[in-house]
Amino acid sequence: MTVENTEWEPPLVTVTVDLVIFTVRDGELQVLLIDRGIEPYLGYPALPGGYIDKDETLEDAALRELREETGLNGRTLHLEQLRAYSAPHRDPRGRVITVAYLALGPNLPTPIGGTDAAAAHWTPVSVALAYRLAFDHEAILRDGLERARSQLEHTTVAAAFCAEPFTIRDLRHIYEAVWGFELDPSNFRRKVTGADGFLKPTGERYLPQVGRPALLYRRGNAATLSPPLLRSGETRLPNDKELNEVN
Amino acid sequence: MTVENTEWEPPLVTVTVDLVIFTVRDGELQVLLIDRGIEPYLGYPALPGGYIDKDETLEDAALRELREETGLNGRTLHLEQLRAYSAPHRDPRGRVITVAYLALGPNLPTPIGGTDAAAAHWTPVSVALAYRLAFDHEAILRDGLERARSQLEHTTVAAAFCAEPFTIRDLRHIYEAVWGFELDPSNFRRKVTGADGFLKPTGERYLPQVGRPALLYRRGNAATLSPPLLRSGETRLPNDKELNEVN
DNA sequence: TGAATAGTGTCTATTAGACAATATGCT
DNA sequence: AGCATATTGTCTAATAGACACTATTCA
Repeated sequence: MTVENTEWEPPLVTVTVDLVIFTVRDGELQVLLIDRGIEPYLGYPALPGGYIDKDETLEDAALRELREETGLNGRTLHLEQLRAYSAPHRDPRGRVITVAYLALGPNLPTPIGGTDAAAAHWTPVSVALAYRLAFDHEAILRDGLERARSQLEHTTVAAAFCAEPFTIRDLRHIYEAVWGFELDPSNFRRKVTGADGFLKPTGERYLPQVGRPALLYRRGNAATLSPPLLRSGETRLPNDKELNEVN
Repeated sequence: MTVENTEWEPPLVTVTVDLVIFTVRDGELQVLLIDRGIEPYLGYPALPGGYIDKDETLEDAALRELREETGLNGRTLHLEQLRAYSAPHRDPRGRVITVAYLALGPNLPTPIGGTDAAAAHWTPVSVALAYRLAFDHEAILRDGLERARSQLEHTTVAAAFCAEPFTIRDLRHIYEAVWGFELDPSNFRRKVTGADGFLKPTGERYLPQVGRPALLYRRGNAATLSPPLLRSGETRLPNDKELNEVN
């Protein structure tokens, strides 16, 4: 700490949390956006978020905002910190640092509008990235997307997108939606059933309209995926990493 | 945003950056610690850090602290954001959120003491983790260590630990120090020379006191490592520490 | 020449990907 | 039966790890 002068006081800043909330609907990765009801960026689509309260952790703030914006409690969701964004003029009202969180959940209900959000709605990520988003939310969304894609390789979070119980086909559709390309069903099955603690078989089966019934699974206890499920071999999407604190 | 009342003002908080600065010295991963010169935690070892200024990004604050604590500019270092820590009472003086950064560099000089740091010194990570550190710095250090270990698998940051030019043996010693076990020299060579953009051969050679000269390399342009260099796979040779534990 | 370290080659068990074959429900 | 999908099996090329072998310097 660089305090020399006893009269010197460290600068005070406002801190917010912003949420990148993903779900898979209609075979597509979708993100929750709100239309801003106040200035600045009035009417622009934006990530949901809000100010941190006096005595809560950032994670508690994220859970609170999640509840306020979607009506869900975070226990059914995967929530992880993404990173902090701190460009001095990222908010025209003044110095606001935001910490972004990534939330992943299964088939979430149509969200309720937030208190100052004119509307909240699921939007395919491909569409959202074509919008002009408020603040630096496009960069946050891109970072969240890359994090989610990467997490699917090394952790079991893909199962967080699935309502239990689920079939291996359901799980594969998650990977395909997030990664943006198709996977071989039989090789996919071999890998996920071989990964220790990823899937817990229920005895039950899902009977589709047509075709052989599929075994149903629940989420296993493992958080990390070994061996990892790499997206390397297939269609490699252009990598937009290596953006340092860009602004 | 949950503003209901126009008179309501969002809470203001103090924001700091803390640095996990790693280097490899004497074949060991070491971290830069200071002895705190002021309360709270007077005399405790701690990670270097300080308050963010009014109009700088968190990254700029990290670079500034780095310069103040070590006398180095960040251009020779790898610097990346780790995460934010926000437990309400992590600092007894009041509400302070910190954003931790991970800095990796080659063979850094003995650091100069910071302005309010009584002393700054390189400490083997194994020793630092046995200390009682100030604030929540032990958790931050652990997170930084795990991040560094993971980054070595998927990125080319290991080369940031090496002063240029360097030999493949130098690079291997980095991996061994960070991961804590030894690697097979010939397989290691095959992987790193095969990874695209990791190493740029200079024509030059390093002539040791004894033994065949080694080719010298510089850092390549690639940031990510494909294929990754996984620490899980290899049947590792036990290092000295592990051998001692056995006997 | 021999010691020491750098760098190359090779053998084998494992694995990933492609895709064929079989199983199980439905109408 | 015939269709659709699930699940299992098989073939092959590529790879990782173990380790033998060769190369190059200095004393």
